[in-house]
Amino acid sequence: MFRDFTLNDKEREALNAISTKIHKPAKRRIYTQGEAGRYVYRIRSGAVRLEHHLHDGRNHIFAFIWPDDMFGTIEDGVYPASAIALVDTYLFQIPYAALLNLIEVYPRIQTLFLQQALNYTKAAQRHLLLATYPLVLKRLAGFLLECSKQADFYDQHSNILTLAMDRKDIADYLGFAVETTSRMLKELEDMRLIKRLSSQRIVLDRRKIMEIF
Amino acid sequence: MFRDFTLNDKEREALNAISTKIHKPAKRRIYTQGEAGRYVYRIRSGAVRLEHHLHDGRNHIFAFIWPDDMFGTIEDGVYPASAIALVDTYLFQIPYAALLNLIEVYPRIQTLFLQQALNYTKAAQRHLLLATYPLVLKRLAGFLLECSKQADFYDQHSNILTLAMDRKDIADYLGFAVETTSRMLKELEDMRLIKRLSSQRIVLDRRKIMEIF
DNA sequence: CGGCCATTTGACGGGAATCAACCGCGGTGG
DNA sequence: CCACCGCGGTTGATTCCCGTCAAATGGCCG
Repeated sequence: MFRDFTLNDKEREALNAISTKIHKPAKRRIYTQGEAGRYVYRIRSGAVRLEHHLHDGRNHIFAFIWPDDMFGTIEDGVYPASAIALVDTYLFQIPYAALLNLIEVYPRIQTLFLQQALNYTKAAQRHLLLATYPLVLKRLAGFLLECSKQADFYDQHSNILTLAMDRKDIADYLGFAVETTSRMLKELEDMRLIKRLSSQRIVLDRRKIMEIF
Repeated sequence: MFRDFTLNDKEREALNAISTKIHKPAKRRIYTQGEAGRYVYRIRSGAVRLEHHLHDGRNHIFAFIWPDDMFGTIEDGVYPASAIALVDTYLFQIPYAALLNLIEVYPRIQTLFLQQALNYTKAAQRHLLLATYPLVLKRLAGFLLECSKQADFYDQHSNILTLAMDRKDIADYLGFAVETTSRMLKELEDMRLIKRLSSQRIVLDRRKIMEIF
């Protein structure tokens, strides 16, 4: 439900009026877990990772955020996770206070957030599915397929996927060790399902990958 | 945000007017994955599991649903998961069609769903955290702590936890084999962190469990 | 060229899956 | 009343996947 919802011109304009366009270079922190949360963000271009630092030293990546997606949920007034730009990223920064006022005037804007929340929930379920797949090879295969859905990072014609994240990020997202990322990429390459052009640029054979997934 | 939201009397009444009280005995299916989704549910008492059947034969449990929680999200008109009562369960059944009409009249009811979506996402994140914990023992320890938050199933005084789900359900939720559930329960008992009264009734030493978690 | 960092590769050990068998309990029917 | 069965839970033996530790390689920038 609420799948086909879009804002009208007036609503969009009002939302733009309270938004600021900001820019973050690659690897730059946007906010930190535990910090007071004053803004919600929407990606114009680039990519972001949401990570949560655990007491046992592990770093848990909850989600990768892509263009048009929003992030910046707060819990008890603070951000429960850190947000870090993966690549050169352009954002809309929207102050919560102004947003809540705006929703009073244009209640339909809230639907936008409901939509985002539902999308995010779906993404969380797919993530859970991936991260608990018994074989690590299949986790990675599924991950590559997920990434190839992002038009900005996958070229349909050449089948070249540009990874916005490094090996450690992938490992933290899928729940295994950095070394395993390398090993499994090698195995996929040995199986002729992918071809590594460089560490970040990979040619995919989506059909073959789907077969083993 | 939206944490402190509650319906007023009029809204609650209107919602009740379109709801039907229904009952499902233990192990009874409420709906099946792939089925056309016409209702959303809210648990009055009991417990429900949401599971997704995978093509490789595994059964993936996305969530356990407790009293006051809602479930029944649809994707493309159908339920993406099956819902099954774990124990004798009483529910509110709310038709989607009537609900969408009601939101037109009382837009604030939508906030209830936004709230639910955000809660669900939080739960999904905790689930992910649990299910990817490197040591199986800690996964189970964390799971028992989660369960002990449900007042209907955990007695604060006697510290007795009543498990609504069986060993297989726990295994499917935490991402390991049935046998592992048994083995780890035994290990927790050997460590004097729990005591099994029967297969479903367990005395917890929450303090000690938190220490190892 | 040299240093740093990300990535890759190798060797080894451990933890959990798998494949079995066994146990305990409730239900059923002779 | 008890033997039999079925099902959920437990335990044991073996295998293997992946984490860990260690070292080598490669790319990038000063």
